[in-house]
Amino acid sequence: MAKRARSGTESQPGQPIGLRTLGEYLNLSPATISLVLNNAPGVRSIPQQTRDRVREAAARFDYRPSFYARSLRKRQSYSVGVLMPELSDSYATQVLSGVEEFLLEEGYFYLIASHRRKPDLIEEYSNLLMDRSVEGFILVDTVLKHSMKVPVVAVAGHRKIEGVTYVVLDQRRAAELTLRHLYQLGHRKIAFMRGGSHSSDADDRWECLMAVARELKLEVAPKLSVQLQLRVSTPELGYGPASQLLDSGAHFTALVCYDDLAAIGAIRAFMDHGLRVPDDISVVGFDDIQGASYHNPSLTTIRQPLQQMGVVAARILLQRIRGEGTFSDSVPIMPELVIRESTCPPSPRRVRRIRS
Amino acid sequence: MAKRARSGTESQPGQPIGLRTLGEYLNLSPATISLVLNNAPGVRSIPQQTRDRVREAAARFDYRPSFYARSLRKRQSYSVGVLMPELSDSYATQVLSGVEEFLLEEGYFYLIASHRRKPDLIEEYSNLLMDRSVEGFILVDTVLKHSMKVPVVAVAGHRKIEGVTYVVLDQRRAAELTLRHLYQLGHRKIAFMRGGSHSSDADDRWECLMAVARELKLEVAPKLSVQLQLRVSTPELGYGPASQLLDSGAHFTALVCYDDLAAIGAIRAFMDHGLRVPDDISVVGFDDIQGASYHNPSLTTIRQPLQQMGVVAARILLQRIRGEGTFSDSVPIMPELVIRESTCPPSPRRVRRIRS
DNA sequence: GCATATACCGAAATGCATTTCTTGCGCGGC
DNA sequence: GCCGCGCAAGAAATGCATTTCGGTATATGC
Repeated sequence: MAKRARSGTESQPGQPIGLRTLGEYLNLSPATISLVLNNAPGVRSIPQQTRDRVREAAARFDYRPSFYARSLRKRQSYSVGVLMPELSDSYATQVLSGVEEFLLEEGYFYLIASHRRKPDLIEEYSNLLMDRSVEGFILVDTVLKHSMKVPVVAVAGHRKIEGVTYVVLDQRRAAELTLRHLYQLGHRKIAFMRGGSHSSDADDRWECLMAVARELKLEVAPKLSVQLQLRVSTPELGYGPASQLLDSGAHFTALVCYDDLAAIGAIRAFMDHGLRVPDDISVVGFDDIQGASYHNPSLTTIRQPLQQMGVVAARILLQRIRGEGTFSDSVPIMPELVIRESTCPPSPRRVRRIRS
Repeated sequence: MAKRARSGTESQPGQPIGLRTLGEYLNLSPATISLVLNNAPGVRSIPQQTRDRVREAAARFDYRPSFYARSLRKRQSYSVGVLMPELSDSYATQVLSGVEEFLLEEGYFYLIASHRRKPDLIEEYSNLLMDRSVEGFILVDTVLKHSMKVPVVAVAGHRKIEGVTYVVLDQRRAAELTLRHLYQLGHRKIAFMRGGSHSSDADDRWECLMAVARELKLEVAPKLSVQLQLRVSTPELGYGPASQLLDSGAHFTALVCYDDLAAIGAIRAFMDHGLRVPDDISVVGFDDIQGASYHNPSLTTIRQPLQQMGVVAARILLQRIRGEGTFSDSVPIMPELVIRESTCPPSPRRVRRIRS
């Protein structure tokens, strides 16, 4: 014998309804309703009929708990902070895309702040986000200076900071894939484009490259290595350094770039100088960003499973937030060589003689 | 004669301090402190010396108000929601980059949800965001089905929904720039790639293009127009449709693409079919996304000032949230033609004869 | 029939900052 | 010497959900 709703008391589309109001309507206390709706342990003592009544009313009035009241009480915000260099950075957004995928499924949201690689902004934004009670941080290509009070998972970067879990690509393997590929094609004079010091993977990647080069007995002339300077996330990054390489007059048949963006810029520079890629110079990128496969020539590159890395980072962060599993300070990711159009064997007819 | 802090009571790095604790230390009530720290109107009656004392203590103990307690009380979240198709979408992230720039300056954060163009996800996420008390929404290339209880500003899209302010590109002008450019180069057989129905600018842009084509007396053969089908944000978008155009056997010397992504895909398709761009077919894109200028060939395209549009959208949203100014339902933005390498005059020697 | 158990639900504390309404005190005015 | 005004700051209500600790009936046991 279900009671009918008092006519006129129907769901008011105007104001959102609170637990108290709902309680008055149901002749129950807010406590009981909260218990039922959250399926809290204490709910066992509440008869099924009451539970149904509560749930039915909640649905009918479209009751939605105040997020802030709940967060205040439970000291949980169901939010994490994301620190990244730039939103228009293809690498970062692909990682972020994985992060989002996992987070939303778990009922979490994220707050992004992009710091354009300025250390003071990193500091400021991380404080701002802490103020908003984020439960953890995801760092994408972002260098932190000190540890945080909440769990942190970093994608890219290896500077060890206490309490940070790093999702890191096996740079050693990446270096092998890169150089062996070029070596097998026959390249012996290889130029390098090293990442800027503000980029968190730069040093590590460079050292691995050099180590593998030594093993392969590849000589790396100082003139054949340039470092990225710009702090932008556009191909312009690689244009200048590539031109510089050309201007130096040094001879080389292949270029290993810090990332795909730089590779695209470098290719443009070579073309502007009347050289063809890969016929005159082979170019290898890094990351396999969207667009790498549609570039002309399409990029031979070292693929990082970016989206997957984002998912992994988010998963680990939530585990740490929930205190599940054991802390590990690094999670390895395997790179993959993707061979496309920007590399080929060095063409003998174009080999410029070098003095010596 | 400032009192020294009781030694030992120094800023405890452990727990965040609350207004009450601070009050006990200062021998003042939380109320007074709140007044001072917020520079509330009632603060006039508090002597300068007390104010200084309060501020000094707040700084020393690194007092940070609980965001949730504050939001709960003030019914403000200083957050807005952003609905976009995909994080890896270059168009959307560039707009977003402008949105962020403005929002962060104003002390606002944003919560992103990407819906991959699925209407039910748009619905779900907008509810989730409302639950988190966002004070408004920014829509990027997102079609809303009904009006919201909070201010909404949309970038791209013209379906009129009550209460939504649209930041819209002047599509008519864009169409003129596109077609006049091709017309002046000498193109008369022009193919079109129309946007998918899920894309919010698609219809409007198409109609403007058709209107201008009529004025220029350009014949648009049905065989020369294809529609994008995929719901992805990669160049693959344009690859299939471009191939289809080629397979139809119809003759054309230029292609107008829905956007740069599709243009890049189309160029790849043409190249795979042994055609050269622009020598055999000129291609015009739309948006001028990052990467358009570094593509090979670089893209002739209609530039939308994406970042700027993001800034404008955010500014208007905050104005509306604050109740400043008057509501206007649309804000016009002017497009610009950027001529690069993907267009040139049709080459006579490659004109294929058509039957009839 | 009395006592203990059980089922059901409520009161109240809690989290923390904001804001209005008072209150206490001192001083100047008449 | 009494009244009133202004200054300084506190008390308390508010926003809303969560959660512990009990309390009131009804039911069961002996």
